[in-house]
Amino acid sequence: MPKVVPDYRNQARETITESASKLIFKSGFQDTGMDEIARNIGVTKGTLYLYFPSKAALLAEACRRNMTILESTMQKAFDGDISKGIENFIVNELSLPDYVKFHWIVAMAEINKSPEIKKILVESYDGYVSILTSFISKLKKLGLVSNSPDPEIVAKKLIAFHNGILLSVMLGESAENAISLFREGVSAILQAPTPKP
Amino acid sequence: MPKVVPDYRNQARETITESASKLIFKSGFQDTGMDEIARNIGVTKGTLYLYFPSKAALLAEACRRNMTILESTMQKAFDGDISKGIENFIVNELSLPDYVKFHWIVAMAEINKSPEIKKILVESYDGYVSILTSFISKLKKLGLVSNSPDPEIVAKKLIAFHNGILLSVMLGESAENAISLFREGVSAILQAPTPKP
Amino acid sequence: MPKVVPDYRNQARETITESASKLIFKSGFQDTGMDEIARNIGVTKGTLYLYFPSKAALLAEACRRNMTILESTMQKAFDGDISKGIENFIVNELSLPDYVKFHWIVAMAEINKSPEIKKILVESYDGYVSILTSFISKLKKLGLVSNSPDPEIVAKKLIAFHNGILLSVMLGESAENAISLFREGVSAILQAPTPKP
Amino acid sequence: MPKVVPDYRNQARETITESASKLIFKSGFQDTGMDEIARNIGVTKGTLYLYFPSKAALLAEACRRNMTILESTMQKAFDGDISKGIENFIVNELSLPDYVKFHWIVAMAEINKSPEIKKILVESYDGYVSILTSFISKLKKLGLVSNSPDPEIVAKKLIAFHNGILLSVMLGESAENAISLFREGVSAILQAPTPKP
DNA sequence: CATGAATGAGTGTTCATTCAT
DNA sequence: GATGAATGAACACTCATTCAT
Repeated sequence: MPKVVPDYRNQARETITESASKLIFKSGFQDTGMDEIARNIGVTKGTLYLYFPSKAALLAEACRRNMTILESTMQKAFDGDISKGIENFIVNELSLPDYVKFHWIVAMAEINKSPEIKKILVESYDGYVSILTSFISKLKKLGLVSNSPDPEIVAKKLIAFHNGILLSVMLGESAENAISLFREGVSAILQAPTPKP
Repeated sequence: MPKVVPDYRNQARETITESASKLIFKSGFQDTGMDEIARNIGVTKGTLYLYFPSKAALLAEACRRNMTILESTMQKAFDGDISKGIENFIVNELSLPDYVKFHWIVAMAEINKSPEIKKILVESYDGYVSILTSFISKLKKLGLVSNSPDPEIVAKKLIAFHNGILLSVMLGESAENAISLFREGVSAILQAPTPKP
Repeated sequence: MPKVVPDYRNQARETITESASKLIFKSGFQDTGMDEIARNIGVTKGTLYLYFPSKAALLAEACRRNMTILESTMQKAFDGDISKGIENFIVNELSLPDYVKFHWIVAMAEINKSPEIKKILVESYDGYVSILTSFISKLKKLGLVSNSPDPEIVAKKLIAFHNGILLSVMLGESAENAISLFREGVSAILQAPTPKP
Repeated sequence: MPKVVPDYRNQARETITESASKLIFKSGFQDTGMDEIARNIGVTKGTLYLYFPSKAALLAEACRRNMTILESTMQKAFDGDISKGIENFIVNELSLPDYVKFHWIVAMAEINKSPEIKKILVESYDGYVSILTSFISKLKKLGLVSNSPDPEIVAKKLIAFHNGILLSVMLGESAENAISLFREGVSAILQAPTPKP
């Protein structure tokens, strides 16, 4: 890694963030030491402070990074065969390593500790809602969804259901069960007749 | 706090557990010090060790306590007007203090670190599934549910959906929105036609 | 134990001291808790403070007690067959439980911490020297000792040798080896011709 | 303390070990805090953990260090005028600082609590026996020792006697007395006629 | 830019001692 | 006289952060 490369700093930040991501979402934020993050990429603790002002800032960055990755995973799943998009998404997701597929829950545990983390999570949630909303709209145009009045509401239901299924997996539900529960639930939510308020 | 009360020890344990619950939910398990838990109820750190052998044991107890509260909230909701049971449940739940209703999300973050916590959470999950399963069976007999083959599967879907909605609330969704999303989602899941595998 | 007995306090002190002795010389002073000493005789910690002002005072008393016992053991050994007195002593001693035969070493480790303990140990040493000196004098009159000029000097040599042998046992020397080494050494010391200064 | 010295770490370890030795001898192992050891050399507690993984490891190192010093004192004494070797040894030894010459008595008090300490002490004892045994063999060839059958047995007697004399010094015997007792005792042990079993 | 020695505030836990009952 | 709940100062050990080199 030649040190004269113009965006050397950015590359270094990226290397560090990736190391932090992996370790944090494997062992939790508190149980991941700066030492460990540094050793993992062959530098020393002090170096991290050349690129991040504090551990909290590094967590925030790692969090952002993971949310972005997840968002693009979502985008990709929905770019393919539209009628299979949602199912593809969870199937792919469940095959990811634990530290990726559950990072979200790990991050939630930090939500009350730092307004910055809260902001990142809330923004990510809004991002997912938005991506999914436009996907639902497409489905609706194709007649694959009941004439529910508001795609955003459907999107929020699906996201909630998805997150709940992930929790069930953490609590011991098998991947097959989870996928089958998810498929049926999604179908029920999408096909439900317009509710009468 | 009169020391001659016969079950003084139990009351003391309860006081400590409640204090721990509140603080742990607010700041997370690792960031809540024994000092803080003690000071919060006007005793010193050493006193806590008269009632709990370790911080981990105290966490476990707090966890169990909150799970029990949630379980009895569930039971109560289902004992009333059967057609309103599920909705009642979330309405009641959302009115519980944050540190009760969200505590278990915080606990989830510890699930990989402590087998005892994992056991408590898994058992609680199984307990919820079982309570809800028998409730669904009743609904089915009353014809309030589609002829879905397996009440347990319906129960698991509902629990996942419910948990996901709670996460949404943590992420900023308002209680009204949450209740309305929940009502519609539950109805969709209950009324869904038998899936064809 | 009727509490009106006039020297109830003395009996209680004795009971406590004995409990402390056993535990202290089994596990060491620091590793024996007041709780343990109390529980061992079926009372609670607070009770000990009715009879001793501090743990240090209790240690001192226990120390004194043990020294006295050892002194009388010595006296007894030397009251019997005079020509076998010294060997009898170590044979008997080595058959005692570790916590009795090594209590001396345990106490030595505390010698720098408390002037009171130092005083007790020094006085005990002087006591042993004195007992042994008069025993040597008797042996001398019987012609069983070389005409060494000073029984006290012989006594001090024997005590040093004896203590050293005990240390060897702690370091792994077997009891048989120890006894045989002791017997030969004692004989050498007793029979040595008067040294020429 | 220049930090660029090549074996800075070794020097630092040595500094710490010496500080620990002094304090442990003075106050005992349990009563010497890491804080105290650190403050004594002008660093903070945390620093000690850069060089030793635990207090027990530091004790072990201090123990080893002192044993080595004693061993080399012994070697040196025996390399000089052979007929004066043993006496030289105790004279030299008694001039060492208290925390070196008595340290191992303090260590004995830990012998039942730590297998590592026990190993160090036993190995040191065996080392002393071995050094002294070969010295006795030399003396024997020179005719300076009675024809006692086994130099190792003589060595063990001498070591026991020596250790006992050290204890006497701890109990208040003056250095002169100790040296004179030791000289006479050694002479008696070396010159003793072969015992008849 | 990178190091790694050093820090210092923090952690959970223990335990001799006190005192209201 | 005896209890046992409570204390508080101590402990070994950790770790994010700093800074001279």
